[in-house]
Amino acid sequence: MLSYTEENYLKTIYHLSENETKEVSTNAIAEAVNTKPASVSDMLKKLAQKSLIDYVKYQGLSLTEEGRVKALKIIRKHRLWEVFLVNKLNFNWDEVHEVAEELEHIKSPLLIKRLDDFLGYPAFDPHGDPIPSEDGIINHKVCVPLNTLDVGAAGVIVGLNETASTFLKFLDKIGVYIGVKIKVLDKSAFDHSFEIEIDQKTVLMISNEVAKNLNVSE
Amino acid sequence: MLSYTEENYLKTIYHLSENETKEVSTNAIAEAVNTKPASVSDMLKKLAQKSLIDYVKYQGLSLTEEGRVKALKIIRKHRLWEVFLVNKLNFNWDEVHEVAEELEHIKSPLLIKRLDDFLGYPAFDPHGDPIPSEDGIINHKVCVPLNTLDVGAAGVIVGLNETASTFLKFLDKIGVYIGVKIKVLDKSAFDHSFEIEIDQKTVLMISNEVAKNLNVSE
DNA sequence: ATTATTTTTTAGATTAATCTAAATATATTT
DNA sequence: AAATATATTTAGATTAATCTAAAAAATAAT
Repeated sequence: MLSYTEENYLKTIYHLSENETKEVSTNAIAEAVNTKPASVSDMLKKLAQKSLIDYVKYQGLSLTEEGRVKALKIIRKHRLWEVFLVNKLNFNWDEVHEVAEELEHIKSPLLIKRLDDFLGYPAFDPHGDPIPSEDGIINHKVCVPLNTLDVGAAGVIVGLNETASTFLKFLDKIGVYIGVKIKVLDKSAFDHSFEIEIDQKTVLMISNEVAKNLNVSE
Repeated sequence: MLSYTEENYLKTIYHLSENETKEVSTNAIAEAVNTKPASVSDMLKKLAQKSLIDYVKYQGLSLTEEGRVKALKIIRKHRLWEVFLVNKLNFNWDEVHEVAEELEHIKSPLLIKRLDDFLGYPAFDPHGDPIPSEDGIINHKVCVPLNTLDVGAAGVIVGLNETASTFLKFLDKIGVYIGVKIKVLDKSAFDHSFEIEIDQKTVLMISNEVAKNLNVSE
């Protein structure tokens, strides 16, 4: 049985090893769980002792298979709750994260089973992130960041590399959502911004920073 | 902001002052929150200091208005979640308590507002207990324990004085649920057991112990 | 009204998670 | 390769919630 805190560390380590190309560092974990590196060192010892991570001090760490499965169970819960909040309780996609951070720690396998049934076995959360299966299988969508597309290329927005509330609200404003069709009309050589067409209607400019955070498929 | 533990103490104190006629005792709280009296003494000091209870050592305690409102907010959340679990996720009424004990601590007013909307503003939980309003108003149903009825009296089951899983499963088995019509056909002078008619169909015997735990209205 | 019993509280430890400050490794410069 | 900078870990405290054992107060019994 894992504590609330241990669960948060595991989840964080999973996300850091997913997203970053570099090693998972003590400092990065500290920043992510909003604590000090010294506290992280202590926790790493504990997680290693519970064989949830492989850890040699000063040499970095990685999740064991057991740790990975535990992490994915938490992420599964988090994402299922996000779907519930958006699809059933009419939350906006920028309002769900903090609440799901709490709900993900509720310890009832039956609850999650029933919630999954109730939601109709969703494969993706409201931000387009894949929902791991009960036994820890996760299907990453094949996609590329919008800023790697050439002029003339078209596709569908399938995911985001950033879920800050400000970013999500901005996307609401410009009419970008998961599943919308987009097409690259032009690229500026000056600031690398993009002119895109959204939903076969709107045409507008987005910065490279925005383009980088939109994942496109097809 | 209250801790998980403080919330549990408050809720427990509320329930003990509701149900019991006697004063709320340190020992009773200890038993209910599954800890030792020494720990309760410590916590009482803390709650008093936060002006959630009135407390004079060795002389007993009671909730302040602020404490009562806080307690009722937790109970509101608990009962709304129970309705959700039974009405939406198909839990049986004997399966919801433990999960709701965790869910009641999720700290999001928006979540509870939306959940309440989604459930259609229920007034009672699956066991017939009233759901306090947002501002801490609670409507106790006027009702009497079945064992106080006379032969020939009839009514509707509106609540329970016991929610142990074994009791709830027993009620399932004999076809008793909240809202069912019952009528007292006979009382045994020997063991004070009751012969009752359920739902204008079934006739069966129930012990006084069972009768005592069924609340009837009308 | 004393004595005995029960209840409640204090004193002093313990555990999980955290912190600051200091020490130790590792990585980067020059 | 030595010097500097950065990252990580240890040492020693702190806080919330708990515990056991002992002390104090209240209640019950003789």
